[in-house]
Amino acid sequence: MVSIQQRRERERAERHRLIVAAARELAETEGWESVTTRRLAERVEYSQPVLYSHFKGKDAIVSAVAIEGCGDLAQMLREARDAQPDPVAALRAVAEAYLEFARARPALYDAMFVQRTDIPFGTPESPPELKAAFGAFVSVVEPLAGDRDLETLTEVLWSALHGLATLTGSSRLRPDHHNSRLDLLLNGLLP
Amino acid sequence: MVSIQQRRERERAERHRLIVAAARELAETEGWESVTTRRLAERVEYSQPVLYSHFKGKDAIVSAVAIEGCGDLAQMLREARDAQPDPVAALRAVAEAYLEFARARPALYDAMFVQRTDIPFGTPESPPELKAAFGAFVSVVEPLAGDRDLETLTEVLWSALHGLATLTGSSRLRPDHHNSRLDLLLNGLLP
DNA sequence: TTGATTGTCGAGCGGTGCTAGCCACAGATG
DNA sequence: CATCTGTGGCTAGCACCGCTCGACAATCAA
Repeated sequence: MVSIQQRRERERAERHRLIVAAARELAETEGWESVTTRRLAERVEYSQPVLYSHFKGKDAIVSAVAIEGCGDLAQMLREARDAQPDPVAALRAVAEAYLEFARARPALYDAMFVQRTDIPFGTPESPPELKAAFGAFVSVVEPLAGDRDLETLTEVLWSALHGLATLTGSSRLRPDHHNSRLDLLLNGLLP
Repeated sequence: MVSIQQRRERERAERHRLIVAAARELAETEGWESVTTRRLAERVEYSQPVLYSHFKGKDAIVSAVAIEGCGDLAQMLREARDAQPDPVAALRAVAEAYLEFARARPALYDAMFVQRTDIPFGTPESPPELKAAFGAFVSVVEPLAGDRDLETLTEVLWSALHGLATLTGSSRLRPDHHNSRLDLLLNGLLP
């Protein structure tokens, strides 16, 4: 019976999504330290070993959440960019959107860009969500790159924003002066 | 007997240092995931509860290592700075020294600037080692700040370097192009 | 109907950070 | 010198972690 097989695969894929969604929700509401395989299994109303029939381990679940988060980030960056016709304003809008994403969803951000991961970054094998997020940065840097290498300059912008995001999020920068820092950074990266 | 009290305090302080040194060495050679209270107790040849008579918990031990690391970093930055009379060359030397520190001692760097911590950053109550490290950055940024706010500009430089360091260390940037990224960043931050 | 396969689960392994409570020994007191 | 006392270290154990083994139930093929 092929249709039964199909139904099973459908149910399995649905459960897969359910696990990722539960992990993400738990992480976003209570932090990754509260995401244990036991609590996750309880949330999806299956036993622990079921998780391991879908994912190689807890890290793989975190990676799945991270990739999903990259898709969200890419969309937010694109929207910020498209709302600003002027290239300089678009750069600033995208930078602000990035920092706002990190501030509003710290757990998601952590899984994407802080925690140790085996997701391949910066290669052709990178997941499309990741390329989309980086591509949003590239597209907003491109009109302002001048004769500087586009991809490298984008990496610099991203790195600087990442530094601001993580150090701000961990209370290692003075809480005020947030906008001043962004001003100085963006002024420096303009041609 | 006062001298006996003194001897005890001396021995206690010595053991305190021993614990921090053991934690640091274990972290630097095998990573923080290998630093467990059991292994640490074994290294210093005491039982686990002794650790808790010196530190409130494992996090406090990590913090002690982090503060020690800040002292090391401050010294390296000062040496890099003082070897370059030209301000621009000094900035570059300090930036390179910082990135090299992060590359060569990833576990130490992690405890200092990545892991969650309750060390107060950017306030008058910050540990002197921390102020010294930040001060080294300030002193090298100062001749180049122009009319920009010195402390804010230093925070931007530090954040950008931190972003480069962590994203490079977690293989999220293309391994080549390291120097190009630093070139672009520093050119942008010059007046 | 029977045998094989698939999928799920309880239970448990070796680890974690941390702590309660016992016990030996040093110092004070008679 | 003998006894009491308090400090400080240790053994043992708690509750939890990620992960997996082996039994069991349900489904499918013959």
